Amino acid sequence: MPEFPPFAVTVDLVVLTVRDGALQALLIRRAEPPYAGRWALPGGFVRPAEDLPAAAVRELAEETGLPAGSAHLEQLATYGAPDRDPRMRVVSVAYLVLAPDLPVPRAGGDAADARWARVPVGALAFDHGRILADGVERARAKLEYTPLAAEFCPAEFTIGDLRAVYESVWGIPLDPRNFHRKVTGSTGFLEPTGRWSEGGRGRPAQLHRRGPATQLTPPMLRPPPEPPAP
Amino acid sequence: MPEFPPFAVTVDLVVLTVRDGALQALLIRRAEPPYAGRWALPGGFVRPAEDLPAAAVRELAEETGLPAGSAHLEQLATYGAPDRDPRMRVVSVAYLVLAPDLPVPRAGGDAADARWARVPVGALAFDHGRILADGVERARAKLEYTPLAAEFCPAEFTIGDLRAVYESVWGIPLDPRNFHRKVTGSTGFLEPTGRWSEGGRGRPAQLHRRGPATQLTPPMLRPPPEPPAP
DNA sequence: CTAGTTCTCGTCAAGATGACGAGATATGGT
DNA sequence: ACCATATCTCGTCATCTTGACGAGAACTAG
Repeated sequence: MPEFPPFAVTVDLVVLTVRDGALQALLIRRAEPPYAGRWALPGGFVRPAEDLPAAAVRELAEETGLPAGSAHLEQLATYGAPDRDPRMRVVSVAYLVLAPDLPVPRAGGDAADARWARVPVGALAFDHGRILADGVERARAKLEYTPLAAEFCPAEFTIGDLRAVYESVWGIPLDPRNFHRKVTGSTGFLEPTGRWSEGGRGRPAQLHRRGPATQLTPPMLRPPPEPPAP
Repeated sequence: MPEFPPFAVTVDLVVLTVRDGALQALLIRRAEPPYAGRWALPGGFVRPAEDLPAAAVRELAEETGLPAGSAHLEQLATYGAPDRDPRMRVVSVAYLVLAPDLPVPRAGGDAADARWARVPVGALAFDHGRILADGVERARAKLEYTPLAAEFCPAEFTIGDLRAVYESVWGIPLDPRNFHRKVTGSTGFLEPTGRWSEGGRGRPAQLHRRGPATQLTPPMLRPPPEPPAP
């Protein structure tokens, strides 16, 4: 068997939620060097016999207390610049997690602290700022052509809740009437439950749950950013 | 410094082109065990001080003779199941390469042979069948909302050439008149050169080159696959 | 010269979108 | 009780985009 150069392999997690009308990311404060005391993405080493998605689920539970299977998880990208970790050669597989509004996470594992931070966040350890930016852009793009926005909502939600997700993630207001027409007209996106919201302001709204669709056809496009005026 | 489990890290390449009116992938025949004699994706170990995209470019040149910078290259996904290589624990970062029609590649490095194969191809070594399928699906999806189809074409090409790319990658016929209207109406997709094609059948067509656009707004959607009749 | 092929420009109906009106039904303040 | 306000839901209308297709222009093959 030929020799091969040994690498450390880690998973890093971009965990996004919508809280208080804003897109927020889960950060942990590092307890150990390098970057001790700095904010970073949750993550850690992959174990010798562990699959990559399993490592992501385990780190999510260990460092934040979020249970497995409670959120959407997908691979984001892999980051392996030779100098990204001063200790050794590390290749990090980043995962994107979209979660409904959850209680404030508990710190655990190597984390001295954990919190939700509104994006954009300040400077992070390692290349985690870039990883987070890539995750946010992936989430923004996926809202256009998948029903993934519902992953930010609880099991039952109103169309207004769903619109608030789009507005928070995209950072722009949407017309409530056109949004209602679009999502109710996309087969498989939403299923009405027959129940109604209570206690909110204004007229009660029908509650919906996620439908079986995996694609939005046609997609719901963001208004393209306008070129600066000359 | 804590101990960490050592992994081998490789890059695998999904190199796609359009030849003879069909989407084709670059395969190499393995010279060494495991899977000696079987067809596989080109790839190899990442060197200790080498960045991941650099390793992808190097392997592309070594194993196939394709020069650097001659094609679009992007990261596809990372595959790291514990048993995907019988020798050791390997994490493989797959890259997607979209190339214009190039001469038949030469074998090199660990490859006993190299050839273009129409997709879908037969069984491949390791989990390369899955990786290739993921790469093909990524390419098909990206044609919808990016001008990436032009990466399959030479520097100057006709709109008919471009339509042939879409038809080959998607495997369906498209209406020439609607396609012409769509691509000429997408600002930044194509730039006319003022020159004209020669020697083909039918009326000569104007030659175009790639424009500066990076997105297609609105996208050119594939007709959604129809559900089987009941 | 004729048949066949391909490019390019038009036409028309159907569908999707953006802008906005308006009634229904809740809450909260006076 | 009454009114202002907020939100949900359904409609209207002009505009844009798409799919289906007609038709002439400009070439090659025989």
